[in-house]
Amino acid sequence: MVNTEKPKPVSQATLQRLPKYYHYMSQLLKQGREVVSCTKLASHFGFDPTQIRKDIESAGGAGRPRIGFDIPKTMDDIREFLGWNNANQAVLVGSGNLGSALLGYDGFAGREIKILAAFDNDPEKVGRKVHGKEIFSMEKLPGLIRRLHVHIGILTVPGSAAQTIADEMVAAGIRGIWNLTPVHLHVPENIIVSHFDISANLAVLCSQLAEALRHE
Amino acid sequence: MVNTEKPKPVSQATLQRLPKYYHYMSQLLKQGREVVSCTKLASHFGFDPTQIRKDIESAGGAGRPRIGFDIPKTMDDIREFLGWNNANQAVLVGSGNLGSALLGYDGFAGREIKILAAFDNDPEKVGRKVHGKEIFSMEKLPGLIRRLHVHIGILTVPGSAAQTIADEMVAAGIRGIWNLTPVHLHVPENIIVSHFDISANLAVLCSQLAEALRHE
DNA sequence: TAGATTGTTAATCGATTAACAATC
DNA sequence: TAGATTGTTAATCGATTAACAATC
Repeated sequence: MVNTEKPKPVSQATLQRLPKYYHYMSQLLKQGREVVSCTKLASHFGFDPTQIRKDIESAGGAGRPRIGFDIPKTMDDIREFLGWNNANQAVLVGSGNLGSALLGYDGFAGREIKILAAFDNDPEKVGRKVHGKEIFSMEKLPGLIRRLHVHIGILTVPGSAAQTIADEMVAAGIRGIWNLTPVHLHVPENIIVSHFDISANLAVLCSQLAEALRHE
Repeated sequence: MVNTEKPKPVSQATLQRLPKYYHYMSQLLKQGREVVSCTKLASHFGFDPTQIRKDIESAGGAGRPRIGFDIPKTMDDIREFLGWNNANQAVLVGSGNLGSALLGYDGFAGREIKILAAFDNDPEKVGRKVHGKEIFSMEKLPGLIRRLHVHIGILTVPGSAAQTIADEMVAAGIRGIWNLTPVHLHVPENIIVSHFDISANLAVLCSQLAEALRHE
């Protein structure tokens, strides 16, 4: 019988918390712990225990009353739920400072993406290797995306080029864009964009800080 | 008479949207536009017009019925509200890939922070310059923070060192930490932490993408 | 068994959206 | 003036938190 359960939608907030649990559990595992309770997770993160239970439940995890959550089991559930098992292949466009940093980044908590190749329109950079990955010219982008069925495009070009390159990615078959530019992208409905917005993040820090400093 | 108005709290969501409006307005300004309506902003971002009006209002901005919002005026209001006028001075610890990229990053929408110096505990790196900024040894961190009254610390060290370095920053007088590691930091109550969490951001992209691919 | 912890339903809270009056 | 757009109050929606029963 086919599974006809409606996949209850999971909020973005939950999706963003799950990798945190995963990372902390991997630390606990290294310390030799096999099991963890929501109480402990909650006090570590300053979250509500019920929230954590619901988050893990929506990722398909389950605990045992009186015992807690089995760490390796729950990590597997999160990996599976977040799609980290079928490592998402990605291409990166724009091998400037930020792009190069990502090519060498090893902090991905669960190896959630694999960057296959990088592209740049600067002839100076084309052909060079950055952190072991070759930089190709932009003309090769559509072919490679199609040939290897790459689904994710990482956008680390200057803001002025962002929309144009995003359009090229979409035309070549990219289905999800990780946008690290300050530009808001316009894409067709069926394309997913996640905006990793440096200014947005700093705005929270700076204004909360200003608020705190004002009160002393 | 002293201003006794309670500063109504502004949600994180609003704080994160304001820089987006700012950036888009700066683009419109370059195109020669002086005024913009919420309707236009809303259709650009796919947000609700009322939400944008409320956001701008909480930043101290105001529009004129029938006309819209004056772009330079509103940009000033946002700059002022987010504390971008008194450029926040910052130090960066950890001059690996990500740290080096930030030292050379010029995409800060409103020059919201100014990185004064970078630190690293690798003797190989100390003394070298990255994007025009000298790398100092960790021993110099507390002195420099105190002498220059730096309030913001940027954390780009490996996860295993994150908590230790954060503690050192706090001890030296840092009041806000921009955390780019995958680790959840424990800090005293009066310290602000903003976690720029790569895995959290990717989790949203990957799982929405997986969901979309499943339905075809 | 007793009690810690999960699982689940209900209540609260806050953010978003809708409705409409004010105004240039 | 008429009508587009702001400003503001009320309604809705969804996420978080609280309460409590189930269970190992």
